[in-house]
Amino acid sequence: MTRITRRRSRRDEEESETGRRDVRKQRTRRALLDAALELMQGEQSFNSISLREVARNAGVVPTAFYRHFRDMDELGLTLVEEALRALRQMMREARSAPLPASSLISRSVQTYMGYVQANQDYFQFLAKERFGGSRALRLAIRQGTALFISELATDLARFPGANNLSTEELQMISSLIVNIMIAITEQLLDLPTDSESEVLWLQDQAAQQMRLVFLGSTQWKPKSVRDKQKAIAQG
Amino acid sequence: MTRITRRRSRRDEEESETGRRDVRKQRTRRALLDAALELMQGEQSFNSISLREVARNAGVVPTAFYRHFRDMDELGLTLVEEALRALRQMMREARSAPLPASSLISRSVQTYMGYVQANQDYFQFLAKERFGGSRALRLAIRQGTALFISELATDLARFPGANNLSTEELQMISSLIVNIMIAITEQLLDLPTDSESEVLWLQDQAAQQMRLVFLGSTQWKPKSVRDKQKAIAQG
DNA sequence: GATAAAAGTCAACAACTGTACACAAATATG
DNA sequence: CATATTTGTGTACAGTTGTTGACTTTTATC
Repeated sequence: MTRITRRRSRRDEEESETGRRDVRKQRTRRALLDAALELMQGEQSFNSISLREVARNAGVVPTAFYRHFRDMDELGLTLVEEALRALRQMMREARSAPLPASSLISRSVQTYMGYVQANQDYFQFLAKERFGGSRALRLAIRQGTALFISELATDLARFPGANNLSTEELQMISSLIVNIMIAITEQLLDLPTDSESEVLWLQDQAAQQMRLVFLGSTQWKPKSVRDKQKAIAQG
Repeated sequence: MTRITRRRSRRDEEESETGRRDVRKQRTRRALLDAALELMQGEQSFNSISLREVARNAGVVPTAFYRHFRDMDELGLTLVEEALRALRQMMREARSAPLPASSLISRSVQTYMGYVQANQDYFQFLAKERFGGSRALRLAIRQGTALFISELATDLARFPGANNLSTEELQMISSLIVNIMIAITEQLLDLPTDSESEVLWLQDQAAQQMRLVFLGSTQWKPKSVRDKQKAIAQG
C-alpha cells in the first residue's frame, strides 16, 4: 500500500515500453475534462452538470470518474488551472513577438479576440464560473486575473507616456483595460457562430474604448499634483 | 374553464372585503421568490437550485409551486424583471434629485454602491445569471443593461463637455462606464460583510476610473477629425 | 512466467428530483 | 345558503444522482 512504485527506473531507455497504461489514463482523463467543457457549451453551468453526465459524455462508466478526480470540484479546479495557463501562454507569446507600434491597440484587440474564438470552450467556462461558480473556483479565477492585471501594469510602465504615474495608478488603469477585455469576451462568446460583422464591430468598440483610456492616461494628474493645485486654489 | 373571472367589478368600493384570497396568494408567491433569492446567496446558481428546494424554503409543499409559476424558468424571468425594475427606479430617483456638480462622480459611485449593498440579493442574482444563466435570462438581463447604457448616454449628452461627440461615441463611452459599474458591483458582492475599508477602496477605484474616462472624453477627437488629420499628414 | 497494481466495469443503495392526480380547506360569487 | 373556484396538501411514480464494494481485464515489475 505505502510502497512507492518506481516508475521508469532506466529513464528514456525504451520510452515506449513502459507508460502504455499512463497514456491510456491520460486519455480518459482528458476525455473527462473535455466532456465537462463540452457540456458547458450549452445552457448548463458547472455546478448544474452531474458527475454521471460527464462520465457518460466521456464514454466511461460513472465509477471510473473516481480514478481521476476525487470530486467534480477537483475537476473544476483543474479546468481553471488549464484555462489560466493557456491565457498566460498567450501573454508570453504576445510579449516575445511585439506588435508594430502603429495601430498597436487594434492589433492587440484583434489578436486577443482571435485567441478567444480559438479557445471558446475554455473562455466560456471562465466567463460562467467567474461569478457563478463555487467560492473556490471564483477565487482561483480572480487570482488569475489579478496576476494578469499586474503583468499588464508592468508592461504599461515601460511606455513612454507613463512616466509620472504611480504604481497604484498603473494598476488602476490596467484593471480598467482588463475590464474592457472581459466585457468584450463575454459579448463575443454570446454571438452566433457565423456573424463576422458583429465581431468586427466588437473589435472596433474595444479598440475605441482602450484608446479613450490611454487618452485619459496622458492627461491624468497624479493625486499629489491635484492636492497641490487644490491647496493653491484655496489660498 | 375559459370563463374569465371578473375581479373587482365595483372598483375601490370595500376594497378589503374581496381580495383576502389574493393577498394570501401574493404572500406565498413572494415567499417563493424570496426563497429562490435566498438560496442563491450561497454557492448555488439559479439552475442548480431545485423546485423542491425553493418550495421547502418557502414553507410550502412542492406541488403548490405550480399554482404560481409554470416552471423554474418563469420564476427566474420574474426575478430578472423585478431586479431590473428596481434598477430603473434607482436611476429615475437619481435623475430627479441631481447631485451637486462638485465631486459629482464620487458621489454617484457612493450612491450606487449603497444601493447595491441595500439590494444585495437581487444584484447577486443578476451578477450570477448575467452570463451563467439560461439564454432567456441572459437576453433579458442584457437587454436591461443595454437600456441602462442608452439612458446614461442621453444623460451624458447634456453635459457641457460632450458637444462634439456623436451618438455612437456617447454610447461607446457610457458602455465603458457601465462596465466599470458592473465590475465594481461584482467585487463589492464578493466582499465579506463587515469590511468597510475595502468598500471605501472600491469606491475610490471606481471614481478614479470614471474620472479617467471623462478625462479621455474631453480629449477625444471624433473619427471625422482624425481622418482629416491623417489625410493632411499624408500630404 | 508469477505477482501485484492499475483502470475500468457492473450491480446496488438511499436520496433526491419534477410532475400527475385526487383530495381538503378556504373563500368568492350567485 | 348553495355552489364553484382557488389555494394548498398528500401520495405516488418513474428517473436521476453520488457513492459503495466486489469483479474483470490489462499492464507493469520482479
